[in-house]
Amino acid sequence: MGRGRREIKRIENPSQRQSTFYKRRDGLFKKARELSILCDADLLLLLFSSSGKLYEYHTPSVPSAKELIKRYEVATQNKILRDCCLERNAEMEEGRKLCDLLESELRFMKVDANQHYSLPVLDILEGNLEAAISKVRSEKDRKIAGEIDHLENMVRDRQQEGYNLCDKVARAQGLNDTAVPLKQLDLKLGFS
Amino acid sequence: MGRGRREIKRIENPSQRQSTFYKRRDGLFKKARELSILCDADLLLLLFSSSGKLYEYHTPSVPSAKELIKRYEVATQNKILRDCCLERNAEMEEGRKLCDLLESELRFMKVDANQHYSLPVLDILEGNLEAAISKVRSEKDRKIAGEIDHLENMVRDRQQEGYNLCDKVARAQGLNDTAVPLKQLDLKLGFS
DNA sequence: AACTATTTATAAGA
DNA sequence: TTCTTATAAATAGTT
Repeated sequence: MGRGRREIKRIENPSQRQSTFYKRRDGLFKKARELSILCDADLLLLLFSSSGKLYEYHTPSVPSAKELIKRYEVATQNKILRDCCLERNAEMEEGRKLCDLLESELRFMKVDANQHYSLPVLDILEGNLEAAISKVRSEKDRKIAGEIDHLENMVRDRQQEGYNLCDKVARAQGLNDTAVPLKQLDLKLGFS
Repeated sequence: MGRGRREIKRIENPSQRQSTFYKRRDGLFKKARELSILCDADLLLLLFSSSGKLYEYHTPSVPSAKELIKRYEVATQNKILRDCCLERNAEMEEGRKLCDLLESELRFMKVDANQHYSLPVLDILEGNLEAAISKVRSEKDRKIAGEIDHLENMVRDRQQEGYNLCDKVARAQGLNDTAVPLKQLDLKLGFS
């Protein structure tokens, strides 16, 4: 370098440090530019002075520093993005798997008019649906029996209140075997 | 520089370009390091060779290039990382919605023993399952009618072959209203 | 910012 | 590659 070698350690004198910063910054940018031209390389140089001011250089052959940062992310196997998005990828993969599972289950539970099923598949479908419907019906029975029980207890416990629920109970008992819609039943029973 | 000044333009000879690349890359990194130490500056240097290989240098005072890219983004309002995360968020949101949709559809198609359904929900379930099962049954009927038709045609067309399919047809026709499993029917009809 | 004594970088050759 | 070395370039200290 100049008159006497300077040791490579922080320059404590601020004005001297500032002066050196400008000179070496210009030198570095020049070297960067020469390297990129001579060797057909792309580069990005981000430089923050000790006061936090940003100086940047990127090869003119790429439109912006942004492009180079993206290339950097690709080259490093998305290390930067991975930190931020790896969890999300895992989540998404899990979500996708769940979706596939649900879709295939669903495909067996209902008949899509656009799809053509073979007889064995239709047979399986029918069996699944029958099993499901019998489950639904037994659950309904269980629920209604529970409601009746509850109402009967209320009747016994609150007879002194002069509040007679027998009429409602009778109606509810009847409904299990009739065609009265369940939504109406629910309203009559006073449950939601 | 060396023996005679080199013009700053792309070096066409590949091995010479490669050699110059290494030398100047090392020089640039050295200068970068010296500047950062002497002037207490932080810097990031991303260098892509013409073959696409990445070389990077960042000041050891910051833990990673990521930090410097973030500082760059703050300084320039250039939200590269955010954009990418946002895209992924949107993708995920869409996936989640699809999942929810499928899940709710499925919830209405089958009864999960662990879940407790209210009576109106059970009623809707029952209705959906009944609709599905009647679709499956009509599709089965249509399929079987088609198979019978096909077999009858075969009988007419191939009577001269001495190959009588009447027995099979008769059996198939009977099966639609009996309890014979469809898988067995399929085997008898010779279709898969 | 300009100068210049020196050190450093490096092109070409081995 | 790596080393050598002649020479160009960078730059520290100074003005």
